[in-house]
Amino acid sequence: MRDVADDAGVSVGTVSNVLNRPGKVSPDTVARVQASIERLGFVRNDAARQLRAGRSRTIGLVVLDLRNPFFTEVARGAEERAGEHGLSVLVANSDEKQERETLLLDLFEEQRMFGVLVTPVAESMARLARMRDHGIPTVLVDRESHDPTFASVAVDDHEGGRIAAAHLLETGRRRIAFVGGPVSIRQVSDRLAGAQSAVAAAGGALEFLGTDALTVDEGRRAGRRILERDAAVRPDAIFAANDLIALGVLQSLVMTGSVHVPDDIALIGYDDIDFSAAAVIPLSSVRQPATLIGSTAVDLLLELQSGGAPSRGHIVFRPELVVRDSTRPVGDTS
Amino acid sequence: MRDVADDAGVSVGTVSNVLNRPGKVSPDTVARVQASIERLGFVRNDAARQLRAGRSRTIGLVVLDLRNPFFTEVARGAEERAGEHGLSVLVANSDEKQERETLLLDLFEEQRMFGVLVTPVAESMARLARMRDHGIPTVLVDRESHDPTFASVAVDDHEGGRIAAAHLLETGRRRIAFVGGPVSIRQVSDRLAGAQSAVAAAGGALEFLGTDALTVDEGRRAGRRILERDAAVRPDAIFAANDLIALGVLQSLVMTGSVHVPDDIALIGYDDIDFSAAAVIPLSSVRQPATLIGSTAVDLLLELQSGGAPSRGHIVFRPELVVRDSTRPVGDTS
DNA sequence: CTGTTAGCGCCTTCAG
DNA sequence: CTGAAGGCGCTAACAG
Repeated sequence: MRDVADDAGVSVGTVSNVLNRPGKVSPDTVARVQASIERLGFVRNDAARQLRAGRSRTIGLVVLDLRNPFFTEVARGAEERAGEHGLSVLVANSDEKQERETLLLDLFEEQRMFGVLVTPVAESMARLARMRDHGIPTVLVDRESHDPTFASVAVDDHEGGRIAAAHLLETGRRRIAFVGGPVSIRQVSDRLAGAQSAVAAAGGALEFLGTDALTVDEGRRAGRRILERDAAVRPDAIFAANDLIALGVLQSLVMTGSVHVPDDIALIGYDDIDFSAAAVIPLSSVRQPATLIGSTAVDLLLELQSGGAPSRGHIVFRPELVVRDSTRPVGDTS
Repeated sequence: MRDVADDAGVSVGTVSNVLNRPGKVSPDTVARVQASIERLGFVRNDAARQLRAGRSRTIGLVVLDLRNPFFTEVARGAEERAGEHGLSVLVANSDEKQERETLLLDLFEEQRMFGVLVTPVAESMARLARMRDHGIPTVLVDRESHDPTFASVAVDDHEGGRIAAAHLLETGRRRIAFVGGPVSIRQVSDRLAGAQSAVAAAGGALEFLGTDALTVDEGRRAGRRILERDAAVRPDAIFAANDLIALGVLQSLVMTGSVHVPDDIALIGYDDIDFSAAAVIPLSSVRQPATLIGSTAVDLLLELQSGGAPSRGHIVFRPELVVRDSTRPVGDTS
């Protein structure tokens, strides 16, 4: 900045003004300074800037899995809304690991981010409370906060699980299995609980098939495990914790050719990602308004930032059932 | 930090030492200081830290489209390798827009990132050169650098386009269309050129159907445009610039029921994302080693960082043809 | 082993 | 409208 000032024949204060309040400097001084900036290739040092300002213009977003299109849609929604306010969004991936999440939250806190959006792995409330108490606005994403002091935007996963299972029951399935995990992830346990409540209400029972992560690959593995069983003891319907799992299961089942979806086994996923409609057997799913979740989370952040408590601290969207071929009623060949 | 020092009854220098070189401080002082840090909930201010150090421990990654699983795989590869070296990766989305890319590069440069990995939208070489000249190691990702002074890790897109088109020709197709765009994206123009060279060598011609972006949605739109044509003047094979486009086209074609893939129209994509194998008609594609690209890019960054020129500045991987049902030869019902 | 201190680069008064 | 100066929080020297 000193160099620019010298080059333009002005003082550093003036350069700073040109950068931050061009209106307060005479037009031709502005021009001269900008020419120098250009010529010297000067780039403001954000670290120093932040050090002074105390806060950055960047929002940090921590997601469970960057490979899950649901989260990239959330990111998109956040990016768009943030962009409207001159803020940038940087996305980081906790990979469903508490340890990585802590690392990233530390990073964001050390960087004194403008705000942080997190889909927490599990019980990180204490960690998050500290962040918030240090003055970094924090919004929980895709996670209902039971702590009233936390802002959150979520979808009712219990309800989503319930409608998925209810749908399978309505189409005549009785031996329903839930595939997904780990249950330490709230989304998983809520969807499972919702499904259980629906199945229990119908007097049935739900089988639980755990996975180590919510990935296509884990889904394939789970599918293979089901195929190893005797046909008589296989489920006649599967509710997968998300579409990635569902698509993996579907790949396994279809690849053998011996199992027909939906006649032998019906399948429903969760999230309704773009790819589900294009699957071998178009996949039924439970849709969540992903982009809206992202943009709403940024809205909450801005409210937290610029005032005290947001007007509506806990936003909960309703999930929506999307029926496709993978859950066609048995015998229905339409 | 002052507060922590006072609380622990030591000086700020000692606190700094505890944080950065615990070995140089007596064990019980360390313990005392850490207790104070804990109690006061102290979090180091990274802005100040960087200001002093001149550089951060974070790698910035700018991708063209976060919704494209290819890029999230690249991100994963980068994250993993970076993690091994105590570095974090923050991902940002240029959305194929020059303007957003510039904004993000400015952000990363202002933040004096440890290094930056970019898949440039188009001709941003000047912008990137400045970044590099300012001492921020920069690696081009998924983009061959013709400028020898730039490190890059890429896949030979021309070759990929060639083998895709050659494959379609081998299976007996003659009226081949390329769907994708904008051509200002190097990946697109290279794949197109490669395909053209193969088609030309066979004495044919390639039809070009442009799209505004490489998304599932644009693919659907392109598919609809093809359906509007008289069946006689439709292509008998489509090479899509990437799998997202391909899956979109596939959805359009299949939804009507009037067109059969691959008999009426064969279809091949690019990237071989996880979802392609699970498509209605399992999709043929050209595979790129996405994770490897990401980790290799970080390797190059580390070499640039810690020495002058990397041993192998321009790494080019070879793409690989993956054949599935969507390009089965006409009449082959196996 | 611990304490003191000089900046890192920028922004914002404040007096000219 | 300009110029000088203080300080944001931290680290690395250096002195004790």
